[in-house]
Amino acid sequence: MQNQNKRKKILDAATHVFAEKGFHQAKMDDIAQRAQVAKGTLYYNYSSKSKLFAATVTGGMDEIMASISHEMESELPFIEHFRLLVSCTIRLYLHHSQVTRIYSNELSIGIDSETLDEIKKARQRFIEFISDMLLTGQEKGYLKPLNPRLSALALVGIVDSLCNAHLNESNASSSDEIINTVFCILSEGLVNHSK
Amino acid sequence: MQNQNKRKKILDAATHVFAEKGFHQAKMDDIAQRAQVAKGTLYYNYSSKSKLFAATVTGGMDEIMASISHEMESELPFIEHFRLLVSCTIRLYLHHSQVTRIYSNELSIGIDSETLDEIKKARQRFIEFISDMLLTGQEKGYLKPLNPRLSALALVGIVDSLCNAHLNESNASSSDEIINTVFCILSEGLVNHSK
Amino acid sequence: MQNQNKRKKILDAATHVFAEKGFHQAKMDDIAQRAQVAKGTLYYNYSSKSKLFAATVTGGMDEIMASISHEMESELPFIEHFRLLVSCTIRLYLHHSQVTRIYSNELSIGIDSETLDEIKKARQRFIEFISDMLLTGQEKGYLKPLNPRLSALALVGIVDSLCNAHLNESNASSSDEIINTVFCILSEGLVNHSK
Amino acid sequence: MQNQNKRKKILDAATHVFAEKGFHQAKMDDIAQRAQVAKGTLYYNYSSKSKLFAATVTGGMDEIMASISHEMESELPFIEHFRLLVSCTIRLYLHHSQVTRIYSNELSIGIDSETLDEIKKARQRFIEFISDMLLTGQEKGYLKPLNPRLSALALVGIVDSLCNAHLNESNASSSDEIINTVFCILSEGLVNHSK
DNA sequence: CATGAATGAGAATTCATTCAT
DNA sequence: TATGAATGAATTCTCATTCAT
Repeated sequence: MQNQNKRKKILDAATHVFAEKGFHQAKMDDIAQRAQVAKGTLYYNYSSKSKLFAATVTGGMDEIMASISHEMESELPFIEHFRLLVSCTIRLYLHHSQVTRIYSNELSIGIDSETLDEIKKARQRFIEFISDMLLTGQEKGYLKPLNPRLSALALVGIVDSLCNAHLNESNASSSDEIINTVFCILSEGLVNHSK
Repeated sequence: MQNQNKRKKILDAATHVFAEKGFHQAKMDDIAQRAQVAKGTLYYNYSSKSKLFAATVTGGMDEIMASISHEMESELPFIEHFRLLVSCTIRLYLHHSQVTRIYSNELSIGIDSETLDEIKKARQRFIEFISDMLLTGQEKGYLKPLNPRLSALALVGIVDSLCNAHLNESNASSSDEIINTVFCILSEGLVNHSK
Repeated sequence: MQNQNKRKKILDAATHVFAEKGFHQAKMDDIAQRAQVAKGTLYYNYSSKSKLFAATVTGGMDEIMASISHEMESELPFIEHFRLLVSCTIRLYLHHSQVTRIYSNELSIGIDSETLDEIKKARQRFIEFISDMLLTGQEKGYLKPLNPRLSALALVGIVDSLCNAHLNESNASSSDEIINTVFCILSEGLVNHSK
Repeated sequence: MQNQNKRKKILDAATHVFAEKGFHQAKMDDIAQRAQVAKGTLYYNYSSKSKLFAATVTGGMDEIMASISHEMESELPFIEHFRLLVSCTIRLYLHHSQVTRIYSNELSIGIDSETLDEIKKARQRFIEFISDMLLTGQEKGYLKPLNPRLSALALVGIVDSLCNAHLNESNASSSDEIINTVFCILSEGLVNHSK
């Protein structure tokens, strides 16, 4: 319990520092200091920097998926349900920006391949999670029968791109405008068919 | 002349190494060796690793934009023109994967802010470049009047996400399937309105 | 305790190497080797080469001043007291030649200004220390009422010049001859007033 | 002639840069730029950085000695003559501070021994030059029969110490006060014999 | 005579990791 | 379990010197 408490403190500190500085700029010293433990304690709990990083990403993505699942439990007409998927993905993306910033920016090599795989798997799980939701929509006939994995990648790619811009730039659009735009594009596309 | 030749050799080597390893893992030694020049020559031509990196990204993005512009010169019905935009963006993204891999993965901190700005500006130029094309389509009534910058970010985000998956993963979809899916989503959305 | 011991070992090694080679020629590798610690340990204890240098100079000057103070505690007729000041300054200058060689030769630029200030302050403290002694002599009427700071600078300048010559050159005068000459000049001047 | 002109330009630039930055911080690039010649030209005229440095110091000291000789040619009562020696040494020290700053601060090792010898010889020539003047005064009975070389070192040490303080510090004494103090100390000493 | 692009040996500094306590 | 002093391999950057033109 005391044990778990300490691991939690370390993980929180690591999440913060990795998000703020990126993997290579984050120093184990920074993390130890922020977690208020000695540097040795980091290694007592996680065998290396890479492993700690992987734990950060994996844990964070799991939390996000759990939150989305929770929010999506409500019964709604499909189109509202779909809008909810878009809106809560975006909200959680922004809310967990510390994790998603890691998720989207740190694919680079420089981590041992075993650990890199772990991170890639966390990403894939997220894509599959979205993909499953889209597949359900397709099976019920609400969505076009496009490749669901590519569709999920598209959804995540749009969300990622707009959220990153929102987080990085000062002349940012509001999160509501982002939600509306993403929903509009994903549901009806860019082309004006009335013409 | 000899001079420009050597700068080109360095830039090519740098592009390759940065794309393969990412900024922090790329070593100046590697780049020098690949360019077949002495390490000092790197510094004689580019004042720091960051500056060399920025030159790599900026130059690469410029090339991509020039290629897209060139391909888009043809006269076509709008919808074909739009499909062409999608298709050539994806093709160039994949073809210049060395540059785009840098583009999408290396926003992280760890570069002096002046140089980071240079890189961000190159990205913004690319977004504006796409944004301008979409705006033209809107003005002619072919595209819905959505925020053009967000639309451009969406287009780039989708392309980025699918191309990265294509490049990183073994069970990849073909590039044609990617082009079709992206075009389909962007033009008509995911929702099946016939239902 | 073990800690202080190691810092002492480093400081001793640094003093020796800086004195022998000067700041710019002294290599952190040399100092580490001489102190029998790893190079990282140097940086674990002193944040930079400059800081280590400053610690060397400051510590050395403090030791010298403490020794002079100690030797000057005895009660003597003024002129003997003054001769003692000259003689022990010179003896300590020669004995701590490792430090004083640094003191006199390394004002040059190439150290961050904060650290340079630290060193300059150590020098000023030494000048003030001598200056205070001269002032006391003036107040008691034993010394002429010349600007005490300039007088102290003169004393240190003479000692520095003669000791450096003594240390650098082979055809050196004995230290006793140096003490006599300095005392003679400082007490009565060069001019033969009997003529 | 054109030739000599260029060597002069290089020497002037080198003097300035060495004085401002010290030997190790002065870069051949800086000197070349200041002299408005290519770096290769430096090496065409002086075989190495050390040699250029030595030429700078040697030339500068020669100029100073020539100036002092020139000023000392006048016929005056001895004591006035001696005061003139002090005053013109100090004035030239301050005026050629670019050279004297080098003279006094750059004994450190890090120059090949052959060139270091050249510099030491220039310093010795200056000491001998002063020493000869003092010896003449002794022979005529105007000065006490102290070791003339040590006396010269004392004179130069005092001048050096006070001039350096004057040049480095803001709360500086005026050059007149320096001249008076040095003359007073050297002619009559610090001790108040009336007591 | 003059140039300046190219070189590469050399140095300071960083930081993940270890291990004695 | 927890600590933090110690490590040393690894990396960026500097700059005197060379030499083809």
